[in-house]
Order: sequence, then structure tokens, then C-alpha cells
Amino acid sequence: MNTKNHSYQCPVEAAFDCIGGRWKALIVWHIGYSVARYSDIKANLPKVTPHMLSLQLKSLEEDGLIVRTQYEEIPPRVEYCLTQAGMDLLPILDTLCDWAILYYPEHIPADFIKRTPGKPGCGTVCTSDATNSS
Amino acid sequence: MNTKNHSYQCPVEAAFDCIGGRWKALIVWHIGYSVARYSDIKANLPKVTPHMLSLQLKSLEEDGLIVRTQYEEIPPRVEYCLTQAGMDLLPILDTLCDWAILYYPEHIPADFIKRTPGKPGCGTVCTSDATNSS
DNA sequence: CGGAATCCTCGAGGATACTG
DNA sequence: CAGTATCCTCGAGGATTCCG
Repeated sequence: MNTKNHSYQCPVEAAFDCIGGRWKALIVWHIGYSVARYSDIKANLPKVTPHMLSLQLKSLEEDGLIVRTQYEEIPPRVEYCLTQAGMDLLPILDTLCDWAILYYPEHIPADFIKRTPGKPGCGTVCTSDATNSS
Repeated sequence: MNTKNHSYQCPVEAAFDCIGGRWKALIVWHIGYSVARYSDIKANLPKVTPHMLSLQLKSLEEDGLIVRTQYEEIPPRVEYCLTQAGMDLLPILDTLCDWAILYYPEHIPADFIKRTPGKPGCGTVCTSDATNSS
């Protein structure tokens, strides 16, 4: 999205440019309504490299889906939370989850099947507050 | 999905494996509740090459999102329509469209903005029958 | 018309190492 | 802890040609 040419024929195309790719939807999903640190996200996405996570977070921030808050401490601390745009995405991703669980149950880890459908919260993120400052 | 390793950590991952990539969601969206011929889809997706369209259609068929019906006529005629899984995706994609229109209106062709939100039908495919032979 | 076959590009994504 | 900096792989996607 932010680095591409933006000539979309269809809104679906624009949406997938924002959250397509291997990681972006997953990152948004894992942050959820909570606040997540870099290492939290990385722990939830074991296969992502620091490099990729950094790139995707930057891209999500440029697209206005997440907010990055950096605390100048030692050791450094950076927190990510969703903007309103990002949060509005959560119910959609949630529906997509239900869809995948319905039609591809055999490819979904078992602990997701027994989860109450319709409730975000894929990883260890919790549904506490998210005082984002956008 | 069909050709990959299927070890998903999260349903979102599985869903995006089905409809991720540059074309698949677009194809599903363009077929909609209608029936579309190969050339119809291609006309709606000007940038897709025959090769890619063929590959993506095959992948969608293997994932159970579309049904291919071949008529042994001269000239040949092949029709594609969505399965229930594919149709269940339409409202989700539709919501995604609304989301994109809401947050990225400047990147969406103007004729989508004025469209009544919540109604599928992205391209020239119509929601009635589709026995048009272009 | 609706593809298949072949070959190729190119950039998303990855591995590894290092740093403020 | 939270990243950068380099370099590299690899396969999704593309161009072109040909076929039933």
C-alpha cells in the first residue's frame, strides 16, 4: 500500500494491499485490542524474523493500522497498539477465522476449534484497555 | 493452501492462504453470486495473464471455493461459479471493501465510493443470472 | 474460446550478524 | 530489548508462444 502504486480497480485490492502478505494480518490479529511489545508479537509469530517483523510493523504504521509508542528507557521498550482502522479490522479477521474454521477445520490447530467463535484473541494478547494516542 | 504445508498457527493464516495473493480474492469477488466465464473474469481483471488466471482458478477450485463447469462445445465454454464456501466469503470481502472505502477513499476508484455499501458486485458481473455470452 | 507449456523476472520474504 | 544492515533465496507472478 504505502510503497506501491495505488492504482486499484477494486476496494478489495486496496484492502489486500494493506493486510495481505504473510504477516500483516497476523500481526494485527495478534495485537488485537491490547497493547503488544515487539517481543510479544515475535513470541506469537515464531517464524517471523526480526527483519520481517520490523518491516511489516513499519508498513502497518505507515498505513495507519497501528501506532508505535517508544519509551526512552534502558532497556528500550516499544509498544504497538491498533488504531481505529486496525481495530475495525479485527471483527473482519474474526469472521474470516470463523470461515476458515468452518471450511478447513482439519488445517486449524485444535485449540482454535473449541474456542468460542466470534471472539478475537488469537494468541496470548488480552482484551484489556488500549489507550492509543492517535 | 492446496499445495502448501498446512501448518497454520492461526485460522487467519489458513484463510489468507486460500484467498491471499494478488488475484484470488479478486476472482472470488468478481464471480460473486453469478456465473462467470473465463473471458468474463479476464475482462474484469485486465492485468491478469491467462497463465495466472488459469493457475488461480485451479487453486480456488482445489480449495473448494469455486466450481468449474466445462461445456464440450465448439467454441469451448467454461463457466465458473462459487461454492457455498466461496459465497460465504462474499460478505466478508464486502465488509473489507467498506473498510477500505472508509479508511482509504483516496485510493479507491470514485465509482465505488458512491455505491451503496454492503452490496457485492465489484465489476461488471451482475447479481441476476449471467447467461451473457459477451 | 479457454486454456497449456515454457521460460524468465523480480521483489517479498529470509538468514545471519551486529548495535544503540 | 528492539531493532538495523547485508546479503541471499525462491517462488509467486509474468511474457510469450502454442494447442484442442
